[in-house]
Amino acid sequence: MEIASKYNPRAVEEKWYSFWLEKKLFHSEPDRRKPYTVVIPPPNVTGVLHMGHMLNNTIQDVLVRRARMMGKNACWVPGTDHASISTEAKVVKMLAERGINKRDLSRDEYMKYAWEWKEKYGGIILKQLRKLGASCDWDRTAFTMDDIRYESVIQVFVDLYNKGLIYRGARMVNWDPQALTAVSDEEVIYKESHGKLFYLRYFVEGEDKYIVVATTRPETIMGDTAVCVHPEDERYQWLKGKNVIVPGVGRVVPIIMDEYVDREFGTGALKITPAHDINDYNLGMKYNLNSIDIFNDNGTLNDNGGKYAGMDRFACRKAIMKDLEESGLVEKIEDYVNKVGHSERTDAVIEPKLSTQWFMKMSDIAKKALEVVEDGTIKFHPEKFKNTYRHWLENIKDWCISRQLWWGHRIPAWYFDVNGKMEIVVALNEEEAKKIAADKYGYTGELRQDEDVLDTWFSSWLWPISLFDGIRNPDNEEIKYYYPTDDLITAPDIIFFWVARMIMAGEEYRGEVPFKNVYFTGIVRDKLGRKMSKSLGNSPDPIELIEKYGADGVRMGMLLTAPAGNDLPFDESICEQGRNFANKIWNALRLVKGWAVSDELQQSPENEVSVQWMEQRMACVLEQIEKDFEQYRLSEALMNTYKLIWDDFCSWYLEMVKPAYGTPIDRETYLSTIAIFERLMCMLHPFMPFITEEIWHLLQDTDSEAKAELIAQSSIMIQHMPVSVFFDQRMLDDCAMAQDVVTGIRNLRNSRGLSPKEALELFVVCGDGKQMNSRFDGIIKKLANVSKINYVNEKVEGTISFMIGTTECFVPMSQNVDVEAERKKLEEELKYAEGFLASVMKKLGNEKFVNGAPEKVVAVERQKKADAEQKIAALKAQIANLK
RNA sequence: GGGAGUUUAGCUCAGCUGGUUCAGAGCACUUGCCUUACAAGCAAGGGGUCAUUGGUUCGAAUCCAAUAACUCCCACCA
Repeated sequence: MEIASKYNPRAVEEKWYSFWLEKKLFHSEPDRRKPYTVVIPPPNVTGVLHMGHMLNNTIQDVLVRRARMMGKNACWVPGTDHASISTEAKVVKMLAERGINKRDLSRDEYMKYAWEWKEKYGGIILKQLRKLGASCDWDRTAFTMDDIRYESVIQVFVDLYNKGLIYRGARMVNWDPQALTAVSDEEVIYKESHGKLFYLRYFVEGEDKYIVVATTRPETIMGDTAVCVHPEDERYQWLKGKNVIVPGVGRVVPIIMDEYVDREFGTGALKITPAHDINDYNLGMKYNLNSIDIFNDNGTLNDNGGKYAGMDRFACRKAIMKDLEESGLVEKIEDYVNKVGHSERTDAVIEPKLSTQWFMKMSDIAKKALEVVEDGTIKFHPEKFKNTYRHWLENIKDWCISRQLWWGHRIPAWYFDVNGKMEIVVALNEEEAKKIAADKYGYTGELRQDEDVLDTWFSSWLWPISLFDGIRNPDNEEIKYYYPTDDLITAPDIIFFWVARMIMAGEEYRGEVPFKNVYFTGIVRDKLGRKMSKSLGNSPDPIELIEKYGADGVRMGMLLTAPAGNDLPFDESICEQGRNFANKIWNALRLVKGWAVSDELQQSPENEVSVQWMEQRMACVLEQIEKDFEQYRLSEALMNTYKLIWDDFCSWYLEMVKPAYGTPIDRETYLSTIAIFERLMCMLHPFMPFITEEIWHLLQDTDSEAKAELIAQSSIMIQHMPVSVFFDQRMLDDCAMAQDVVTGIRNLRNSRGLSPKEALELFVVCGDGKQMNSRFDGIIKKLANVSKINYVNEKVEGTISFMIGTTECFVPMSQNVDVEAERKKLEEELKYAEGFLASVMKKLGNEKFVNGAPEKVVAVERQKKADAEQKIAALKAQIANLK
């Protein structure tokens, strides 16, 4: 069979992904095996794959594929999030393209369009994940607004309301004037912005004196209802009990005194606008001040804005300042840098706004959620995120869960008036609401359902439960089997939004944590360390990367640079390493498959020992890899696998057993090699699923048709992951010694320009009990092209030498030796050895060390001394010999 | 303002409870090779006062303190 010299990922990847799907190898049903469950962090239904997803899902796939091969019933559930605000934006855009204005639509009509959009464009990202090789159980694909999830959300809302954990109230909320909805505290991003600090004059009522107040938001003076100073501020004692006139507005407002004011800031006087600032709101409550709302929902001024009514808030700021300056009411204007809240979803400047919203009480539920992380029931990787988590939960505020949108789970609350008073009924549906209204209030008329929907996170916090229908049917077989899930892989920026709340929901609805481990990935940055973003254009298109380097190559590139919790500076060139590795493996296959196999040939002792060594080596590295996985050190695990395959298997093992050109290999060695290769592919499969599947198939013995058919129907995915076994460290050490000899000879050839084709003779001085294990002689001969190895007691004349530890090796040279260069080299080595000895002697000469240090450490030092002395003697002799 | 973290080779990072895994890995780099699996390769090699300064100790990359630089999170003084 002719195999191309370059690995071509594209065809291979398509072929195997459809094969896996066709064979339903990703599908999971409860059975007797132990489950291993992962739920995908549901990407926005509007989303397209970006590098963050690539990283996150690659990690999940590695863990899932490994668990599957370890004999667990692995179930990775995919799905998407309805993402209310961003979907709303997409739908509005689609409508605009068709010349439709959202405002002209009824809620039902709008929802029809929204679903249409979702069916047509939503979830592209899930298709893209297939290109990456994600082994999700697609039969379980869910959506946060599909029937099961929708009903679960409503049920939870009703339940929490009945438990008194959800309430409705007027609060200061973060208002997004672009999306026209409230957003939670967590959805506000504070960004540094360069603005101005305006110093305005507030004249005292009936006097010609004024007080200067500094503000960054002069447009809100329309809503001023007081000016506040510190009660102990000497400068303002004279103002006690007086009123001042709001500049430009003419309203008379009181001076109040409160310790809240920072005397150092600005002039130490603060204007109070209770409707538009959270702190002012609190002061307003305390001093019973009027609250004048001057803004419309979209951020323009309302009728309270007087002549500025209808103007946008930022235009208004300019206009007011112009007017005030003309009236001589401006003291000065300074440049000022402060942090301004922006909406995470729309980037609009957030407006604090008083409005009636639904909230969820957090304090009790937060305590439980903190406990399970503190006591290690849930482990965070890396652990440092425990701190962040703790801090948030200890300072948690109630969660604003209502959003003024249509796309989402509509709040199941109905309103009606009884005797002129508005009553609220919360129920699973309108029918039940009517029943309650009738039973409880004797009301039988029409009900009005709340117009708002729930925060998107109010559905995703149930995800690990609702995916298995554990809210509606808490005792069903699936939830009992798959819950709690095992590992959650997510980015640290949603630790509050999502991770913390899922833990709360788990406690509340299952009395059990939703997952055992949380692996926080880093943030993918560009090589300059900047966050990847559309506006910078510094984010590579993952699909293009896959086409260029193969999915396996990209996966490897991502993983190599991604220790848990560290940001990864992503550079496309790292994918090259992955691609090159795939090619390397491919060529190893070409070599092995190119061998003629002989049944007559007996296995040589060299081949026998090579096979033994490789097996020991694998066992040793496997142990390391298992540790890496236990600690979620995936990049280490991959690196160890990489080195095992490239260095140990390709560079050493294959060279050891490779038959001379044109000659066959004995069957025993061949079969062992295939078996080793196969196991290596199993070890690598979680990282590079496609090429390993391809090679696994090509490696199989398919001499009979029946067997070939069997193999064709099978997959590496369902093979057993090799596990570590006891290994012989002595053998590994012995071989390492032989490898050092080979390297020594190669080095010698290299530095003296000797052709590798010219065979050399090797003398090894043994004695003093130190021996080289001659089991590896054959290998040395083969790999270093040595014709004969002589074990001698004496130094050999007319040779050049090198040392492996304390063992001296000599190679006779047919050509003239550059004595001067040789001497220089040896003398340098001698100098180093003497320096080394001196430092050891110093230690040993220190009585405190000899008495204080553990015996073992002192013994080691003594050994060092003996070795160094031996080496120095040998070097001196060699120098003397050079004449 | 509060908190957390980072600083080790040109780059990205390992380095656990102080001592032969102590100065490591991969990539990059240098030199020589188109050697019949692979130039997306082979062989060999050169790179580091472990951020700085003190302290503890027989002994510090490792423990402690201070300093500096960077990163992130939280709070949001108008």
